[in-house]
Amino acid sequence: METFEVPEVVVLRLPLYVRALTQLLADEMEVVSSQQLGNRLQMTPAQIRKDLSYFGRFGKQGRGYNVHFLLAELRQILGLDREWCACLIGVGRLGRAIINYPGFTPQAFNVVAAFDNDPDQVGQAFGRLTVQPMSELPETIAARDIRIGIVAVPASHAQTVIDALVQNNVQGILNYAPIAPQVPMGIVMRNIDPVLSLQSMTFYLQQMD
Amino acid sequence: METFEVPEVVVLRLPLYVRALTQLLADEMEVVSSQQLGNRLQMTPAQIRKDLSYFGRFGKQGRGYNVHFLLAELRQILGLDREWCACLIGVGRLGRAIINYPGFTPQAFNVVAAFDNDPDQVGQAFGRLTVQPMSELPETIAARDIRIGIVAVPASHAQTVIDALVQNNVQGILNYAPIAPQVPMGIVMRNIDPVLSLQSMTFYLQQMD
DNA sequence: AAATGTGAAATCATTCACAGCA
DNA sequence: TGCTGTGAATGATTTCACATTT
Repeated sequence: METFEVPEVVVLRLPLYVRALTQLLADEMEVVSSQQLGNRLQMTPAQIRKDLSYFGRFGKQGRGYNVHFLLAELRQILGLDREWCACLIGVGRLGRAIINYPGFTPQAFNVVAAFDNDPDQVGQAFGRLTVQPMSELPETIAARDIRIGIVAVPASHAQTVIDALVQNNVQGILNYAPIAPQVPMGIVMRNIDPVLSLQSMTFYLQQMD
Repeated sequence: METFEVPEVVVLRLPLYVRALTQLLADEMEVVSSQQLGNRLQMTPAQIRKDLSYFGRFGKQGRGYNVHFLLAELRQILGLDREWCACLIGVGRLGRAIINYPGFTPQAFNVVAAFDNDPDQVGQAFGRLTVQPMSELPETIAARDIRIGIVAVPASHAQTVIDALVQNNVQGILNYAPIAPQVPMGIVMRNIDPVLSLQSMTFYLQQMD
């Protein structure tokens, strides 16, 4: 019943539970059933119970789950009870939007450094950060215990940047460039690509005609 | 062998093939095997062949797939051989980054209108667009044949905006707000949420300690 | 000789259904 | 009574393996 082999799909859903529970907590709801949670998230109660059962027994029969308790447990399971330092590569329009995105910090993620190869950008200040040249990547990653890299460079440069991050022991990469990155086993990749989302959407839209 | 019931996971992968083939075409490669494509995309050749087989027979035994031909077929299957008009709701930092994002237009998506409820924003010009008040949503959607809505408003307003889009016959929604949207059946939702991606990443990162 | 297309097999994920507990 | 936790059943997806074609 412990972390032996949790399916990845399950891990991908845990943050959804964290978010829903956070809202419920803000609404001062004390207890929630898998049924209620399922309504909010548009999923079946059975799936929620099964997912949670991979990690332990968090509920009370006949009653449901204590919101505060379950949230704390899930945050701990996901490692959200500590702060994760990330660096950003690429301070173009997208990169600057990421620096200023207010959603990371309250969620255990802290972008502590920004890099760019463009000499015009280096030295510029955005938010709390001053843009550093790529040559400072190794020392900064080591010094600030950076485990996550956020890639916001053009597609043509993305694989090179990803290679550099991997070389410097970054373990997780959030990639915004529209490429299919090649990384060694053990590196955790997440891709953000709105165009892919739209392109699969239209398959269904055209059937409505 | 025709569009009878194609699994959604398959549809979600087609855009990956489109992108890889587009690159191969740019590299002037004429023929590609499922093996080679699989290497690029880090997936098995069998999966690629099976996916494609839901839509027809595009390859030549002993040889592989003609890049140009397969790309054209896939683009047609996904409805990317036409232009799709979208509107943006919310022209804060994120919304402005979306307006200026150069990746949509070359891929059959055209953001033709931008809305915001903030009176200070209405009338402002961003790129080719002038921000309109939400009250103009219905007429603009109808007049410009907008089928897709892109939601870039704060979480607190997102469900209201989504409801308005649905009310006005938008069929697909690309949602950047960190919520679990409620939409009627038949509406195609895609969510972009980097925080969720990071929160599932850390589950694996903490195991490396 | 090489690679597709595809039934069949294997694996993986979801849902069911109910014993057990508050 | 109401809801959890979970094996068992079902359903979906991936992979295998090979006949077939160029």
